Amino acid sequence: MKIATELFLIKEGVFSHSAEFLIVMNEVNEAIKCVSWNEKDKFCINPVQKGNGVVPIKNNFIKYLKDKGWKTETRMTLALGMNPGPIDAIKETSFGIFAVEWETGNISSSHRALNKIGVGILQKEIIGGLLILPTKKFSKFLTDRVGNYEEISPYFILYQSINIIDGVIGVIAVEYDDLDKEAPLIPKGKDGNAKKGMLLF
Amino acid sequence: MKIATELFLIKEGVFSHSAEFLIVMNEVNEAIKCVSWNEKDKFCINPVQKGNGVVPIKNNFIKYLKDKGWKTETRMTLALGMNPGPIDAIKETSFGIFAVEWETGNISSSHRALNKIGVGILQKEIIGGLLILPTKKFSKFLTDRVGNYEEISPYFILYQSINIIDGVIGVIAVEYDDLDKEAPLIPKGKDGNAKKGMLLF
DNA sequence: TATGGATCCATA
DNA sequence: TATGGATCCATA
Repeated sequence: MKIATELFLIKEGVFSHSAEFLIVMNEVNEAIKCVSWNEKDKFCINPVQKGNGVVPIKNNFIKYLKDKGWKTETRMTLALGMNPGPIDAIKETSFGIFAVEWETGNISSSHRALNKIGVGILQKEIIGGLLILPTKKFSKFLTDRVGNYEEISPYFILYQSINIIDGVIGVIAVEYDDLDKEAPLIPKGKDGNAKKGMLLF
Repeated sequence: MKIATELFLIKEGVFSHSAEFLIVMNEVNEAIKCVSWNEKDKFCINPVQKGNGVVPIKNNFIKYLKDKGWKTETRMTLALGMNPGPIDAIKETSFGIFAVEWETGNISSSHRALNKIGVGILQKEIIGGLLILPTKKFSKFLTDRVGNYEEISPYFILYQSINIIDGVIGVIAVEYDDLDKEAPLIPKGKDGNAKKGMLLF
């Protein structure tokens, strides 16, 4: 898979200028590159509107980071009063924990994911975090209403207005490498209103 | 329906000290009081876990505010790059527009609702906003995973950390007045429970 | 019980 | 096409 955009909403303090930060970003970049579908090293999607599910997409990404020593699916609490919830991948740096969320849920979940990273930094539970989500162009071929970069971007100003002097919040938009009408559709689960769709048969 | 908690995350500037602000809050309080189910002036819910739908709940609330001169379901843009989306109710004050969202969607939607109010104030599109949502105790009897006050509250610090010197962000937790095992379940979706039964075949 | 997610809906 | 839902799922 390829990276369409990479933007830092906040990039302040010693960690953001460290070699460790560069390594973190490099590992994330490589992990994204190895996300594939229907071909060995490329993500080729069948361009059916709302036709592809999202569950298996991030598998290779997670596996790559795990091999690099990241902890995956760790349950942690990023704010007082919050019960622990799973985070896709975290890396322990000497400046603190860095968290990465590959978001394939509803667009509103992307708001929660960014909020969580913001709160985690404010509370000093993490030193930074990244949200990875599809471009709008990519998301059109996925489950309806999954998060996409263009739709969340008008809210970036909110995070840029938070008083954080030591931390990193980044957003990465990812996209398929190629279209392929012969590629199998990514299977869908039966969550949410999926059953209603099944009524058509 | 009754108010369980009322909290202001931000309450700064001239509007927050004005008589108009008091009127706005008073109208919202009265509007909440007239939300009922199964009795004329009380909200009596059948205490079945995840048993009640949410769609009709806010009807009386919206109607009350409409009668008081508020505009309802107005589509507005609260940030650059955002397409207009409907807002439950807005009141035009001499300090700017005040927006109210009665949130009955997924908890992650509550994050978006607060984010939207925050961005709207930062961009000077509105002077303030309120998020109204059920207490956890109430939400247990509603559709699974609807927003609830307790679950969003750990994120409040995020909004309190934004640099806003003129604006209001408030959150109100609402709750049923009484339990009533004879009360009809609030229908889900358009066809209520009938559709759910049909799915079994 | 609690959290994060995945899926399709209603409507302008 | 775009936005804000409404609903049920998977798993610790």
